[in-house]
Amino acid sequence: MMTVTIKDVARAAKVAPSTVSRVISDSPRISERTKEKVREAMQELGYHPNFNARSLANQSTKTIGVVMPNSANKTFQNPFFPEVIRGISTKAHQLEYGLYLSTGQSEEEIFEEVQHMVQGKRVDGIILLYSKADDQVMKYLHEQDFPFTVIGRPYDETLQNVTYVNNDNFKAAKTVTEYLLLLGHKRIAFIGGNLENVVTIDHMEGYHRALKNAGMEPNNDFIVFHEELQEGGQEAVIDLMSLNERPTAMIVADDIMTFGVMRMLSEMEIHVPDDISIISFNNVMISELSAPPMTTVDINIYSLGYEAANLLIDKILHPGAEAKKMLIPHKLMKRETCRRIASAQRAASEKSV
Amino acid sequence: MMTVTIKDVARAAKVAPSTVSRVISDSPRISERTKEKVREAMQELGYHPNFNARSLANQSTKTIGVVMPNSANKTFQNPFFPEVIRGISTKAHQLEYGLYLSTGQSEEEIFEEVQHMVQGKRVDGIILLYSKADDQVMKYLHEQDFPFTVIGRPYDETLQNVTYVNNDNFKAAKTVTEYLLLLGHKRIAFIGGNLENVVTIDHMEGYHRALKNAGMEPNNDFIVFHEELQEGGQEAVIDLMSLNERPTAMIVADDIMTFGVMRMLSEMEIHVPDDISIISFNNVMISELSAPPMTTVDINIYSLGYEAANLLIDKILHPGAEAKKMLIPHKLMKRETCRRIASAQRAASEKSV
DNA sequence: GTGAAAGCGCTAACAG
DNA sequence: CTGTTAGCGCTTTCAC
Repeated sequence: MMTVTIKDVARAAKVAPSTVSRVISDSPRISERTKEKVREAMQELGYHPNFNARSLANQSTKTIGVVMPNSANKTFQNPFFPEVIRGISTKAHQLEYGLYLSTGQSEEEIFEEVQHMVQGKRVDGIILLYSKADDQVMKYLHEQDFPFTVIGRPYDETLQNVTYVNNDNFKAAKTVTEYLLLLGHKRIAFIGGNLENVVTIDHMEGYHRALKNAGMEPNNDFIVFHEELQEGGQEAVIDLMSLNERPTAMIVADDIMTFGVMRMLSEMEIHVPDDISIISFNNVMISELSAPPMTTVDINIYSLGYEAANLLIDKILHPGAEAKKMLIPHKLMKRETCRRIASAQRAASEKSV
Repeated sequence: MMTVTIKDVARAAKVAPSTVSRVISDSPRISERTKEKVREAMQELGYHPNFNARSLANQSTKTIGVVMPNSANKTFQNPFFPEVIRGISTKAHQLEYGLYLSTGQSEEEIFEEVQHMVQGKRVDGIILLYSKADDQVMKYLHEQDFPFTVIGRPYDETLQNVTYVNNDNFKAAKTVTEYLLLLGHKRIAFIGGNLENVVTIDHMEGYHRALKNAGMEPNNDFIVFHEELQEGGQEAVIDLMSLNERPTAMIVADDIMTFGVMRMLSEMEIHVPDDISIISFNNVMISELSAPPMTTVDINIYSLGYEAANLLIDKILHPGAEAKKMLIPHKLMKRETCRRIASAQRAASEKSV
């Protein structure tokens, strides 16, 4: 398979290489006649532009780097990621960008990969699929003034001019807490993800705010954080159900974690929603398949990815432009894990005080 | 951020560019002294090799293309994929390869992307994350004699010399069927995935074989295929449970589908495993979180990815070598969705004959 | 409208 | 051991 270059096409079409190049980029300064001629030659010889040569001459790779979180963590297997990637990839494909995927088993590995991507000019821009406090990757990208967008939001206040796509996680958590309060729940537990993640912080603040607005003091016993998705959910339930006064409702950071929570609850023969209400976040594909199907907040994962790609490419094309911040709307998906607190249940939980 | 090139380094270290190049590749023909000198200069100037220039000069990109299945399909969100990718990425990282991710919303788009990857010399080799009958992508790669490996196996007999990593899906399905037979089940349904997928075919044949070995004729009413994961599982249950003689056990192609199956069963108040036994394939992360936790076949997804990358890179490095075929061992994970058929259950199902 | 030539940043053959 | 030189395949001034 001798590779056919622009020169071969030029020779076949009896024009100069530069002309062929112009035809490829569909320059208006070339006559229709020669365009035809050249295109025919390309067809016949089976010509395809060499990407690396192009990137080198152009100083542009037409590919965007996608940085996943630490793959050692089980979070990595969250169906959240295929879905964001689907969103990213749709937009990228429309604008003819490719995807370079970066994963790493540790913070250090991820950081190294990112450095290689930017220093080696492997990508034109980067999307961070996670956002956590004090992230050296984000800091680095920012210092280098390299185009990037983050899904979530920067935590550090000094990173003002960072483009990001996020949900209003504060509001979502607040609403969800209010919803449980309206259903008569007073003992509402909060099971958060890793406290380093900005989303966890935002969730917690929304939860706090709702309680305070209702004139209640957050009870620290009811607030637990867990890094690991399934195990975390299960451990959280053990802790919470060992309390003298058990919660009658729980807010869980992630649908997958909710599976763990429900699994443990069913082992303890605590029934959802009769004995306890649960409300979760994300609405990944399988979340409607829990037994019973979980009530959760749809955060529109696909759009997060799609818009992140959109904003990134915009930024690549207009390096001067100001940072954009975008909020994707969320939506409460009422299913079957929440119900008005029963008087018996209230009595039971109060008895144990 | 003026980009610093090999020439700058050469000037600073007072050597020729080629010497710098040799230092980068740690050539043994360079004295330790000049290596030191050059490395210092690189450090000071903050030099990082330009990837595209390297690829162009080298005719090698050090990146491998990963082709996902059709993203329009919900299968795309199966946690299977993050997990294979984790395997691939681990090996790739060890050997300093990068990952270029290709997704497409249709067969056509995928095919186009693959063509771009190979013709544009964007990657050194490709891993196909799916395997189906009459796949034009596989055919193309084979014709082009481009290095690739597939996860699963080629269906077409003419594609003899294709390197792949697979499970013994025939055997796994056979074993699983035998297991159910030993538990006393006679009416064993089979819920397969898309019949185009080679894995589905292999599963079905294993199932057939086990039944035949036991002197039983497969009943076509008990065999259904569904493309979509969750909906598929649910529809399959409806079909199966509408039969005059209901199955007492089901073999389900994929854990996610099993979630759909169990969800529908619970809606119908059919209890697992008391009323019906279920056994599934894959053992993705969340599969232990179903209620009750599902019995499934662990296919070692991570290893599939890891070995696929391994074999691919081997193939890239030794283009002449023969195709390798590798089987990853599987393992039955007994959990709580299978039980010996109860006499009452047998009576009930026989009554309905 | 089209061609000639220089150059993107790196590697590799050939000298010495 | 190290330098010189000629590309890798494409783009892009600058001429004409």
